[in-house]
Amino acid sequence: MGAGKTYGVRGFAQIAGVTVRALHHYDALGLLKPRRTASGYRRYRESDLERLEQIIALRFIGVPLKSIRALLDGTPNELIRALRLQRSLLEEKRRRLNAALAAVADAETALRRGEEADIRLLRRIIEVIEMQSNSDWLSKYFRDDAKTALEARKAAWTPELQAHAEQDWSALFGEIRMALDEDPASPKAQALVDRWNDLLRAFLGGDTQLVHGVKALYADRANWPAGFKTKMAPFSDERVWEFVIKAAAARRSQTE
Amino acid sequence: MGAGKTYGVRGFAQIAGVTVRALHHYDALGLLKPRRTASGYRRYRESDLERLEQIIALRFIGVPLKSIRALLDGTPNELIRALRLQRSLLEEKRRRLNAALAAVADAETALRRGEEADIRLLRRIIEVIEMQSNSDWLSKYFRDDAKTALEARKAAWTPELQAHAEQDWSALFGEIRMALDEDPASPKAQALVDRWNDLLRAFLGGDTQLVHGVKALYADRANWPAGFKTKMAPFSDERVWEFVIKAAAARRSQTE
DNA sequence: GGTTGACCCTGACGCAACGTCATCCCTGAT
DNA sequence: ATCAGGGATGACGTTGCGTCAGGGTCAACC
Repeated sequence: MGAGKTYGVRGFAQIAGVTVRALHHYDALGLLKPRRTASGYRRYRESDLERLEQIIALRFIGVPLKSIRALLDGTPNELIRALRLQRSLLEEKRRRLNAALAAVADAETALRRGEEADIRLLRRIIEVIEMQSNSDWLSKYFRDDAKTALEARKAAWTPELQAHAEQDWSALFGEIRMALDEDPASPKAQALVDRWNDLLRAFLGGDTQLVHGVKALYADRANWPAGFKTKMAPFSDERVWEFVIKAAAARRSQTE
Repeated sequence: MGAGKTYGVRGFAQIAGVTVRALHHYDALGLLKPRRTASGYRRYRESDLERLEQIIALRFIGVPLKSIRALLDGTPNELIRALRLQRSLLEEKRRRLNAALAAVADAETALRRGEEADIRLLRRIIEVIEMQSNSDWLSKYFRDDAKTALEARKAAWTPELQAHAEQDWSALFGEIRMALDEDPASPKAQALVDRWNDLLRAFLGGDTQLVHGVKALYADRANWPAGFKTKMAPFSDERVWEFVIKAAAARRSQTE
């Protein structure tokens, strides 16, 4: 006859990978109400396991329990809308998380280089980062079609990439500073420009509109906000930029 | 005489960019205790602003208010330790967030392709993703030195990159399937192999140890866990793999 | 029948960082 | 004296359970 295994809370919790308390909670919220024995004990069945796994799935992606209830009894369309909503919420969360991570990472390297082991440092860094994400001021250097590209790159920007990029640029800057006396037309100088362009392409994804924007941005460096200037301070050696410009010009005249 | 501006709660909250309630809260927690007028009104001074900004900075990176209190009165060393701790906490958070995002994104594309608009789909996807992050089983295919490289790549792995990579591979797979009748030694086939290798390098960062591991992984495909098989299903067309292998072999014999 | 474990039940408080009232007090202007 | 606009304190709400506390239930063993 219709046997069908049933489980007590403890066993059920174990096979589902949740705590007993969580099951109590879902029961209290009306999310998952098992049958009861005469004496009031909860008895879970296989079908309850299925529902519980769905609950866990939605919880995993951050849907609040209250909404889960509606979703589980709703139509597929509601599910689709919920997924869209969750994705944008998660993306927003990640933006903030990345900003925080970048701040911590920056502060740590700054501390390692021994620039005042103080909280004020952290505060300044966070200023910079918030300013970066409020990068409306940046938009005036980019044309509309380049802005969407810029947004796309910002979205895929992780602290690791950031740190990596900073290291690469920093190293290249150092090498160029060592080579300032070279002839901008020399092979060595040309090799440096090659690396410069490679980095720029890696950074901008080869989008020429973005390249134009960055050039405009650099040209107007006198009017940068203070926080951004601070951030760019390690790369503010004019001689390096001039050297790169001259070397690039030398290349063009050679190729002609 | 020692003037020094002071502010009422409202004004102070405004210039600091927090709510009045938050100031009350910090006061109650003993984090930021302003002076009081005779009648009990709070009066904030410039030095309070400085401290508040430090509080905000630490809160921004996710330090709990209780710990902030200790940090603000502590030594720089404590700050450094706190930063390290925060970073690992944030990284862990981000891992989970990325997993959730990947799940949602996968579910959305699957739904768009109309594969049962059901929550069970989401559950399966999450199974897969959790299995990916529990990727201990993967480690048997990689040597120890490759494992650290693998971890590094996992850390920088965002859902966007994931989605992008999947699209690239998916497109390439499709094209190869169209070209199965070509001669593996033909230029067209060789171009496809080039793209294949490019993607592989972009994916593995050119690490040859990782390449070996992936080869071992593919060779043992019969023993993959179910979840991973599901995930790999779109790329399970044996003919494509064979074609690539033959084309690569053809190249080697040509170059000889 | 009594006892012992092993389970199970229902409250109820706790946590983090405030948001949101509700109630009452101060202060300066009219 | 009155009134508007702040200010202060107290207390409950939020989210997803963890963690007791105080008591039932059940099957087995003596």
